[in-house]
Amino acid sequence: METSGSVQDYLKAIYSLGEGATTSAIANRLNVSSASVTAMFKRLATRGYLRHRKYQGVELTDSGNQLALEIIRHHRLIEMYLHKTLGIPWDEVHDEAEVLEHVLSERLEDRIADLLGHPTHDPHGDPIPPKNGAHKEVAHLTLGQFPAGPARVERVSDRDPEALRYMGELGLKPGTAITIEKQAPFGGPVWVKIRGQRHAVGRELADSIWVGPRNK
Amino acid sequence: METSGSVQDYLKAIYSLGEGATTSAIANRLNVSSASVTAMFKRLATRGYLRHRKYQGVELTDSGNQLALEIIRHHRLIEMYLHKTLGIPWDEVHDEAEVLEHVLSERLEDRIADLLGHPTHDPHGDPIPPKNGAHKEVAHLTLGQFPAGPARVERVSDRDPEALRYMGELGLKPGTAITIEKQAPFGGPVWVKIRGQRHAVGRELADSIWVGPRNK
DNA sequence: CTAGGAACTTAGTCTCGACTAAACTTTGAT
DNA sequence: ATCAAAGTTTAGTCGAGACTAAGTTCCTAG
Repeated sequence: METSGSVQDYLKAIYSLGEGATTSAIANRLNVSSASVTAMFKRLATRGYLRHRKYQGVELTDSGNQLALEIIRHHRLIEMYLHKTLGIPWDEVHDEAEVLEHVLSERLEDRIADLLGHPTHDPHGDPIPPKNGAHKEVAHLTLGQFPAGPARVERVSDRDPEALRYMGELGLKPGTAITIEKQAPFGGPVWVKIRGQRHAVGRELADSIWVGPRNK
Repeated sequence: METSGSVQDYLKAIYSLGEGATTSAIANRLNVSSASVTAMFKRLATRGYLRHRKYQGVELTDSGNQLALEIIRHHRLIEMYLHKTLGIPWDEVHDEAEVLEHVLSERLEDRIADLLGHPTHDPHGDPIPPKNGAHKEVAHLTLGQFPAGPARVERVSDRDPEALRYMGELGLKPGTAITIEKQAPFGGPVWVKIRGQRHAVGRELADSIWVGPRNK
């Protein structure tokens, strides 16, 4: 019942695309051809990790779901570990975790979780699934969707190191209190006050930052 | 020029077997069939990592040698890191390192080496090859070969966790000063005084412990 | 100096995970 | 309601790395 890194990558992608886990979405995410995805869907279905309705996309079974969560837990624990303990900058940890997640032993996973005090979120604000537990991701509004007023950064996308570095400069990190001053219309920027400084955040960036209400 | 984990395992095995890198020795070490080894020899030869003289075994080229040393450096650095920083017992680090060695990035390698203060030896006393540097392993006598008198443990085999655990109990760790009292003949044990205690060390164990003269 | 067994190589398969090209659904626009 | 484009699947290949079975070559004991 060993799962290869490939299988794990597919399960992770399917999980995170949720309802929209179609052949081409996965192909796009993983940079492989659609034909390869269909082939993998078959393999994964016979292993009982998902159900494949022809031409209609795919849905994880419980065991597929569990496996996906395990990998995501690995990924986010590793990100946290690399950042906190080895001091790897937050824009670099994703790529490292992408490969380490596939080879983390139970032993090391437990040891790392212990050392970190069983963190609930990684450096980008992504929640770390508990070991063998249920897990649901809380939905947030993006910075571009949130109404003007006080707010707090909850989570940022970890996919683009460039963007992360820029967010870091601005101080847009999970937990930071900000004030949204104005949502400029027609694709204009979001005006945000961060640490007393006003910044114009472009639409593209604003869509990869999730915010919530300020803690009362 | 990417090298797979398999390729790396072969290079490492060939390096550590040195002159004796024959088809069957490698097959035995890696638990694969001889035919698989011959096939891999061909691949590695066309990539310029070794020279294969039919029926005569194999010899690494400079670039093969360098690659092997890089993996061995990874392995031993990781062992040291896991032991020192994560507190993984010395009999468990080998197996973990065996998989992590293949995926350690330059970035992490450097960071870990820095954090550890650029160690020269791993927890078992194996020397850590320097980055892109020449490396030669010093030959030691085994505990079973060393003459009676004062001695010091230099290095122990990391292959058998059971044995390592037992050595740990006895206090047979690299750096430990011991006194060899008697080499019993005909496969008998070696009588050794460790931390004031006398122990009979069986031949098999004595052959996986290397010792040197006590530091004057 | 030769016979036979051990060691090695060749030949032929298999699985995994990728690919392209071609055929088939589904869907959306007219 | 049709029909083309978009999306999906099938068919056929490929390379890596493993295997078994069947030859070759080497070496050593007699």
